[in-house]
Amino acid sequence: MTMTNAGGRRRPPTIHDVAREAGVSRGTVSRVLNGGHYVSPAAQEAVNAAIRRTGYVVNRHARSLITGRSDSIGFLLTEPQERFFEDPNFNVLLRGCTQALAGHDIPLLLMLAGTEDERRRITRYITAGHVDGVLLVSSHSGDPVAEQLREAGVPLVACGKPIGLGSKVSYVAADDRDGARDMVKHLVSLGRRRIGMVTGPLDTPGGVERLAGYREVLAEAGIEADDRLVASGDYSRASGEAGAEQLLDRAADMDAVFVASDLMAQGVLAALHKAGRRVPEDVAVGGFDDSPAATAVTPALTTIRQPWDRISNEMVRVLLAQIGGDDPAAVILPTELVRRDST
Amino acid sequence: MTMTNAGGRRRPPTIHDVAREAGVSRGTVSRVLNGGHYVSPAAQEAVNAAIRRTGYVVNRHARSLITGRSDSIGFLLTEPQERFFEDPNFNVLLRGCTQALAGHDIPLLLMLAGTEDERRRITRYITAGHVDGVLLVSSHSGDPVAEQLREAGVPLVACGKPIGLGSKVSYVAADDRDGARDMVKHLVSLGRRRIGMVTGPLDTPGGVERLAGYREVLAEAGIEADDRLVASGDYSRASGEAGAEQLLDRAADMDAVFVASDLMAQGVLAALHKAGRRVPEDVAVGGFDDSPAATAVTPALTTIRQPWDRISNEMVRVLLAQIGGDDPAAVILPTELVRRDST
DNA sequence: CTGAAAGCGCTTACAG
DNA sequence: CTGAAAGCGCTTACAG
Repeated sequence: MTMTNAGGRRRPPTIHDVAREAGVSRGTVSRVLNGGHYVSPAAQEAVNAAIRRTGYVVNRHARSLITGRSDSIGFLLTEPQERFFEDPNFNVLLRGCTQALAGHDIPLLLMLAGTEDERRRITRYITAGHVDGVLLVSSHSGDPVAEQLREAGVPLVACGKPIGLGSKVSYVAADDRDGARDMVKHLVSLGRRRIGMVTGPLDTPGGVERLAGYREVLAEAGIEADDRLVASGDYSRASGEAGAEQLLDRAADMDAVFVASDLMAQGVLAALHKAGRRVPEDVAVGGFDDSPAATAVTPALTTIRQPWDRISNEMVRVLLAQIGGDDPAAVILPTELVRRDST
Repeated sequence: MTMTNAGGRRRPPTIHDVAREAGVSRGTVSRVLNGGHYVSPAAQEAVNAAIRRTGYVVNRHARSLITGRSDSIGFLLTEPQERFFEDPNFNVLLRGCTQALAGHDIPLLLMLAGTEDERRRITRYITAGHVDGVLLVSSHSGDPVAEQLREAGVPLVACGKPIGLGSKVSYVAADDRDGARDMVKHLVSLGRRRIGMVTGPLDTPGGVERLAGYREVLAEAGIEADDRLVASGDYSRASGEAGAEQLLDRAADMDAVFVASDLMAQGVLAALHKAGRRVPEDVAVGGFDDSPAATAVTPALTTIRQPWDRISNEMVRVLLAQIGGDDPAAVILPTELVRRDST
């Protein structure tokens, strides 16, 4: 029963139409819509039937205007976007969050804030209440946006621990150090002793923790640390390639390398190939993420699986809880070694 | 001058606060907000100053409630999502659209509708007016969603020509046939004669047109058609690998292969490598897209560049025009051959 | 050019 | 359990 006005354009049915159709007041319809408390079964049923007949869908703008909630969530990506978009992990995360939210019938707004200007604009938009909460993905975790949003009282959960904000901001992260430990232990168990590493950016917890895990295991195995075996990257493929070239140059006898992301590992493989090194015979290569990139290369990458599905689900769960009034919380998820052909 | 109520929570300033601060009526503030027509320069200035002082940001819910517009756009992805998320092209498109829209200060809602159920739910949501228009990305272009949205009068622009809807639905697409022609001509010019092809899905215009271009050029070059040299894929990496294995099996003398997407070409390269064929010495490989996948492999892929930045910009432009009342329009953009190491 | 007023579609105390 | 009424923050004819 879609309404049609003079112009021929459809006018969607309102709560008023439903009330008339059901023979009750608009208040009663609204009560049914909002959980059915204090409504008689008879009224309940009449309203539901009327909703079905009219094809009524709530007008969220009207609802939001009065409740002060927007019933939508922002997915905010700050800093270098190219890097994230290049990274298959990003996709998995974005998809996971969208789906988890769809389960609650909550639309997700995608927000990109690559420049200072955009960041200002979007922070304003968010603090004006246009979303109820924010899922934050940012590379440099010293990011001021997190702090600004927190100050403004916007519910927020970050992917990965935001540096400097302690536990004031919720976050969900994989156990980076433990994952790194597993990989390096695996490399050691293969008999490798000259194990290099290409790290992630060292101003991020992921970068720092994975390096720490690497160092710990070497020390435990009684293998002497050698700084020439450590190069630092920024998670991009190109930086992986550059890092491997550096390592090869400084330590030609390297027999294994732990790379802090699968994407960088792609670059490492390319560099190794150019240098005529066989993988895994001459150099074993271990990645991190278990992203689609891991199986897109030859040989397929042994790697540390980050539980992205769980990460996105937990991010959504924690955010919704916080919107509901809970205090911030941190969630650390375990990783898993996935053995393939590169080790 | 953010308001604070008894509870200590911030109450954002409203148009009322701005009016009081500027010493004008709320109507005048609204007029300034909406283009400044019929407002004296003095009032204009007073209002702008008041907005600055109060940090006022319009409440979009209130505005949408009365205008009937949502001032937001949906980016709708139907059908197999994994495929899109796996495909780097998707990223470029999504990012391009988000940015083009941000330029107009219009938020983008990401909508995934992989199942029949979700499609129903989202169609409802959209037709209820929660977005002003839809950017549609769908693989099987016989997709009923496009037809449903069109019938409901929702402004819509598809990425790629939707089959069966003629020019009733706006779309933006690269010139698939011409791009394919350029690649095959290139292969022929290299002296290759046993040129295979791995096609895209043949129920999509891209799949059909690229195959048509391939056949045309072979005919023009006087090379006899050989069905054993054609395998069909679905744009996924895996289908590229399977396709190449098939071709190798049926036509061992194949000396070149045109692959309808870079991602499938990754698979082709892997299959060729396994079979011990050198690229490009034994088999030249040409891709399509010029996605990040093209340079992520060794050897780097010769390919046909799809102008994704322009495609996303045009999609947004056409959609906004249509929301403004324009009729649907189709935009076809030229492609370009990018020569790298695989040919 | 400007103000006063109506109204967009909802939710939520407030009485009953 | 239910209806009548107020009000969320804005825009837009309508008079002036």
